[in-house]
Order: sequence, then structure tokens, then C-alpha cells
Amino acid sequence: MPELPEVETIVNRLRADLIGRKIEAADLLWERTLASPKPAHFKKNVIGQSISAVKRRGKYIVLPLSLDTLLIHLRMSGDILIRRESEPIHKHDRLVLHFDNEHYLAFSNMRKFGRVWLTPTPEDVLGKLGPEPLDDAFRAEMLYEKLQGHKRQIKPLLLDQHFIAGMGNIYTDEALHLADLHPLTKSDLIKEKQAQILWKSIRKVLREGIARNGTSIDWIYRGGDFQNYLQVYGRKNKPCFKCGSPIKKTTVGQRGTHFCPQCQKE
DNA sequence: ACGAGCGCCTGTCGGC
DNA sequence: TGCCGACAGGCGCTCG
Repeated sequence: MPELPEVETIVNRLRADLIGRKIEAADLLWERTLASPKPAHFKKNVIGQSISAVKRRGKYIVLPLSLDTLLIHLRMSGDILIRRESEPIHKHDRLVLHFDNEHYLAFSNMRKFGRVWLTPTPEDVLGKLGPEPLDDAFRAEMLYEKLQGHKRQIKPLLLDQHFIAGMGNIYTDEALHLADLHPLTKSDLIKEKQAQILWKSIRKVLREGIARNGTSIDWIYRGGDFQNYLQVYGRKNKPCFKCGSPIKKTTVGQRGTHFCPQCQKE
């Protein structure tokens, strides 16, 4: 499910509910949810710690605790719910953290791809991530230089979290369409001017996604309405809003890929 | 270094 | 109605 705008929305909604909460108990309902440490160590260490902040890095939810840091990656089908203790857990809940205020956090994860880390050194997990695309430090010239450093298809490169952190399948298709770039364009062939347009496009689609509270397709992620503003994703055979040509769907890097064959020439 | 293929999972949808 | 494959907001691994 979630890409940068969805994770940002989730984090902003969770903040008020989580800051200052002390974790009093933990139920691990699907063992492989834990990337590290082992379940026994996790329970022993996490209980008693309080949440001091709620942040995001790329697609990771970052919860600094009293001693360690809790990292949550939602992958394809994850969500975080806060419920009253009087409400029962749900079918797809994989990890539950009980707080000191009659509420609990449920990590819901239908497809079981999501992962949780409890670590004193979060940089071990986050350190390899590329730059935050919405940070001031992420400059158009930097993107151009990085593109020159690879000879890769632009779409899989943008999806590579070591290159840029936070782009997923929807926002990548949208950004490439906005920038008039074919998804198979080799990164080193992108000119400085095109790189600048791509930089603007990436930031524009991410910012608009956040402003619309993310993209809600099916019912995995609720509450956003950016799905009503998508230009190419999910619009196979529908007319391009720029030129009227039917949007094409192909596969690039094993991912469904939507683009306008007229606006986005290879 | 790059790209393809596959595994990890559950659920939904379309075709027959 | 039922079965069966394709597909889904992600990512890590192997192989050539």
C-alpha cells in the first residue's frame, strides 16, 4: 500500500495519540512481523518504554522510545490503528502494543509483508536510504548528478529506496507522466533540463498526495482522495488528460506501469 | 552494475 | 456456482 504520502499522513494522524504513551504489554500475533530482535527479547525490551516522537523516514514509521527506536515498515498492506481496549483485535492484526491509557496500537498487515524493528541503532536499518525528496537538501542538481551516476531504466531507479527514499509505484508513474519521461528512459541520457523537470514533478506529486491525505484504492488504506487526481495510474485505455491518447499499461521491473505513449516518448 | 525472475502472503476479480 | 490464474501502494535475494 503506502508510499511516502500515505506514511506521512498516517504519522501525522498518529502523533497526538502516541506521544508520551508508555508501552505496558505487547502481543506478537505473527512471529515473522519482527525483523529484529527475537520475540522474547522484543517483549522484554519494549515493555516499559515510552514513545517520545513520531516521525517518518522514507516509507518507515520511526518511533523513538525511551531507550531504543521502534521502526515499522507497512510494505504492501500494512496499517496502524489505535483502538480502545474494549474493542476486539481484528483478523489481520499482527502486532499489538498496549498503552497506559486504555488504548492499544494494532499493526494490521493482511499480506504479512510488513516488518518491525526494535533497535538501539536505527541507522543500521535507515542508513542506506537515499535522500528525502521533500527535504530542502534534495536539490535538482543533486538529482541530475545521481542520474548520471547510473545507466538504469528511470522507473526502477526511482523505485530504488537507496536512490531516493519514499517513491512507490503510483507516485513514480505519476511523476514520470508529469515530466514527460518514458519509464524505460536510461537515467544517464536524461539532460539537466529534464532532470530539473523530473525533480519538480516528483516533489509536486508527493506534495499533492500529502495534501490529499494519500491515495485510497480498495479499502487497504482509507481516508485519502488523491485517487481522484491520478493522471495515469489505474487509467489504462482512458484518454490522457494532456493529449487524449489512450493510457498504456505495461510491465517494467516486474511492476505494472502506466504511461502515455504520446507524451512520454522513449 | 544492471535487469529479470522469484519468493514472501492474502484477498479480489475476471474469464471460462 | 466454482475453479484457476492474474494481479495488488514492497522489497530482498539469486543468477546471468
